Amino acid sequence: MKKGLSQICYKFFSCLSNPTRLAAIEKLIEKPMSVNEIANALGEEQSMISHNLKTLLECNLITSNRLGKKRIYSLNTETMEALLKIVKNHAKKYCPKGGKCPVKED
Amino acid sequence: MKKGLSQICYKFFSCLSNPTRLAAIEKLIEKPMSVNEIANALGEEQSMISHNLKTLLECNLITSNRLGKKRIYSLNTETMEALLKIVKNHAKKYCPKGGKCPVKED
DNA sequence: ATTACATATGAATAATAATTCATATAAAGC
DNA sequence: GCTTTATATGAATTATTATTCATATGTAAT
Repeated sequence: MKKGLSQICYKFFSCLSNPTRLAAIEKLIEKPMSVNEIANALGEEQSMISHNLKTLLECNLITSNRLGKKRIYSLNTETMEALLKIVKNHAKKYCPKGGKCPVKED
Repeated sequence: MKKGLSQICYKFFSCLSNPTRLAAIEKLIEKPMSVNEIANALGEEQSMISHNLKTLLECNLITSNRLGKKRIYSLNTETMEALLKIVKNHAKKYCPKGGKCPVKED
């Protein structure tokens, strides 16, 4: 593993580079939810969602607190909203059609 | 692949979740460089850097232009500076020691 | 048109990460 | 303490991504 930037950013971005975790984040934008709520909403297995939420927790991109038998997960909105704003802006600029982003050759 | 947020963000974050690419970006923060300059600076193989720069190009996180026999790569500073600012801020808040980020349990 | 230098590409291998499944732990009510 | 519900965990399998190596392409100078 390299030093500097890599060290700081690698885990952070790795955490976000997974469709299941991004889908979970998308759900958590709506409201805090339990594991099963997310799993049902996404049509995925409970244990898979649990594994992935753990990854997000370790990056501090979500937080959790227990509520009876359930555990409620909440989005770290401070970081995530700022982040999504940038990504959406980047996408709007470079991938206007949503699908493939053309690369301009010069 | 899931829709929505995932669709937009997945490639973007995947592109950034690789130590070699992050190290290359770190070099490009200093100044625009050719493939060999980056490869030498990082002590990596030319073809590996070339492959990774291609990935960054496809995400529009860098641009390139030819200069004689060389091809000079430049950072998309607009997106990257904003992005790094957020990540650094997040790291400062949650991983003050730089190493492992503690997860607070509640 | 041949050579040297710079970069790119494809395909194989190696490395890493994700998902699944079986099972363990935790909380709450009876 | 037993049962039910909710979540977590570990290990095996599967899938994805990176790297390497050999080679091809592109540019410029002689």
